[in-house]
Amino acid sequence: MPTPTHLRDIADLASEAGVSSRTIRYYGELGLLDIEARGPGGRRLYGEDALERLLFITRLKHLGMTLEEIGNLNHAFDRGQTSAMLTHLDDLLKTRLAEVAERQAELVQLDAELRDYHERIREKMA
Amino acid sequence: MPTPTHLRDIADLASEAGVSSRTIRYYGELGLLDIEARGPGGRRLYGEDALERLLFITRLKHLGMTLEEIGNLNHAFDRGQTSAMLTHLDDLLKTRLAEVAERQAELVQLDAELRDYHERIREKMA
DNA sequence: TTGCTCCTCACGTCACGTGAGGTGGC
DNA sequence: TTGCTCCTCACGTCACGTGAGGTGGC
Repeated sequence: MPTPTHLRDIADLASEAGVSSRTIRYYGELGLLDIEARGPGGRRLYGEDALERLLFITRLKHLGMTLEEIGNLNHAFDRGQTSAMLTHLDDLLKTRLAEVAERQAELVQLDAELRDYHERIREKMA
Repeated sequence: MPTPTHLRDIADLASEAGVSSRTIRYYGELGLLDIEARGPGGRRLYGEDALERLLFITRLKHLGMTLEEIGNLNHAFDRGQTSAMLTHLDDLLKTRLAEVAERQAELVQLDAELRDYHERIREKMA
């Protein structure tokens, strides 16, 4: 007998992933996130793995990838080219790690500058 | 006598700030960056402080501010509300510092996960 | 004259946001 | 019947990118 897979609707998925339902539909349009079935009234129903997929997408977006690049990565994965995909991801990750470190250094410096301004202005006001 | 201010054209400004000339024109449209004068053929000429202004804008953008917010900040500054402006900026900075720290932690973890995947796959391949 | 750089429209792009008008189950 | 949530167009938005066609100085 067919397993009664737990299907969730778009609102559940959206709130669990922290994105809007519009975003989920958009990812569907781009072929990044497939539905399991349609419910009454044509409602989208998503399977168990949809949440994981969606979180993976948002994570990669966070890393600065475009949705097109994410689509390519998914295709590579689906075609079993996991090694190439992982190498690509790892490269990306190294670049971004360096960027984030640099960004943080900039922020720390800007923060120091601002505190300096603050103090100078407070002195003038006193 | 009027000081012969050093005027630079849009290309100079763009390359020094690391943005496109289109971006500079766009900031002009939004009232974020004013020109000193127009040269022959209607060419934009920028004053000494334009570069500093532009770098300030890109910095705030880097911090996640929209161009509209940056415009508001500039208005507050021009109206002499430096204290309110600095407070606002300082708040923003604290938020962003926390975000960047969190982001970096995520990246470090994702990096570890990926290295793990890599190793597991290499084992299967061997 | 030929390049080159600038100019002004003005449409394109990316990742959605946001109504407009309609359907289906409590 | 009234809300509520979903649906499909389809236009709007933000921060520019990118031609299209024209001007001005070496």
